[in-house]
Amino acid sequence: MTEVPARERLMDAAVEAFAERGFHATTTRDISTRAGMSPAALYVHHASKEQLLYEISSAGHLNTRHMLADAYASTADPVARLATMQFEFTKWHAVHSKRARVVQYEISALTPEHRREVAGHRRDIERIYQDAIREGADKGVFEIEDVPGTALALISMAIDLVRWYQPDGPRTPDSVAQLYADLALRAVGARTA
Amino acid sequence: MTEVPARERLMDAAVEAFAERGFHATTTRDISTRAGMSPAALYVHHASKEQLLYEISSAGHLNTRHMLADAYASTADPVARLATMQFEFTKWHAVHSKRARVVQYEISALTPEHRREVAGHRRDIERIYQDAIREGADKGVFEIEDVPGTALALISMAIDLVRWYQPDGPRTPDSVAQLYADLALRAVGARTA
DNA sequence: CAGTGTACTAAGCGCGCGCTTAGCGCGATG
DNA sequence: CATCGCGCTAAGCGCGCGCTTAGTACACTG
Repeated sequence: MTEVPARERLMDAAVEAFAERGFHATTTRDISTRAGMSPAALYVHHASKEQLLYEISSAGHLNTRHMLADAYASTADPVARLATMQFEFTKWHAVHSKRARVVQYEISALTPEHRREVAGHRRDIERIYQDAIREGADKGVFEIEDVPGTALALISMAIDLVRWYQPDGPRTPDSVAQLYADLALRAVGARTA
Repeated sequence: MTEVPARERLMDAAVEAFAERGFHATTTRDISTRAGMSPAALYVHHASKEQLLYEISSAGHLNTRHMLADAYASTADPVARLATMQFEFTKWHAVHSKRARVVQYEISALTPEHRREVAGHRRDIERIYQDAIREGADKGVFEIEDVPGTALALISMAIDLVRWYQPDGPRTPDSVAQLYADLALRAVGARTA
């Protein structure tokens, strides 16, 4: 029986609430009640409601960026590399669909400074996709006309999943991830081995 | 010099405000000020802030559903049909990117009844995509394993565009629409003529 | 068993929200 | 030129928000 610290219980409650109602429609009373505490408890552990969002958003962006960098570095084969990237990126959004909903859709609720920081992580993520696609094209393994545009389309598929994905629905994270990895390879015109 | 009715000026102002800040972060004072009126004027022409959102959302859903039905009916050739659908659907989201942002991302702010109605339109849209893909697969023109999953992926590409699309950026609605139509045909494994 | 630090709560402040009410200005009508 | 009604506004109500302050319960220490 491990005790979950109050600070984390509040973060988990905030993820749930932000994902269900959105940041602006969520009250600090809702978050603290979900965590089984009084309204004032939130301010013992976190500076503000926005700070709570920032912590969730920042951790999520660092997490996915790291994951993609690892997937990129895992092999030099463009086909396996892009497939792994799209598989992992999609799977993360399915497994952590609530967290991902907050990470992807509540950026505009951050303060300008926090928003700028997060925008940097997002550019990094785009660049990793672009590099993976461009390298495949340069090696003649992919057929691509618009590298940044194609990168955006692949990222969009995975991100938009959090708008409709239901954890208790028929699709498992692995099955969507496999489908989207296959679609990504088709979209880049990958030569089938 | 045509006079724009106050009712529509308020709707246009609401689209701008909802798209920039989101429904819950937008105040009725903000909307009426943008329309050049006093706060009370909003309630002369609209029953509530939610009703304003519903009108925007409903019109947008009917609009896109109709557009897709037309594109579906325009030809019996699966390849041309799906290309037209994805082109038009993508182009609409680029041309009306602010309106589309509200239509796609503020559904949870609707009343349960309005949300249910809009959900029906969304199911219709999914079904049109599924029909177009299934028919291509049945005729042996497409290679598809998961029809509903592939439909969701194509829809996601177009919808998620409103998260990043900038009207004054380098990409024109037609250029993104063309790219996404091509990617859609690749994703369904369309035989090139 | 008094003293102390930690983790939390009870109570509530001030603000800005969605929305209402009462009434005004003014062109159209007789 | 009195009357009416339409389109709009000035003023403000009551509520629930984010957040603060002052204090309490209690495990731990000597």
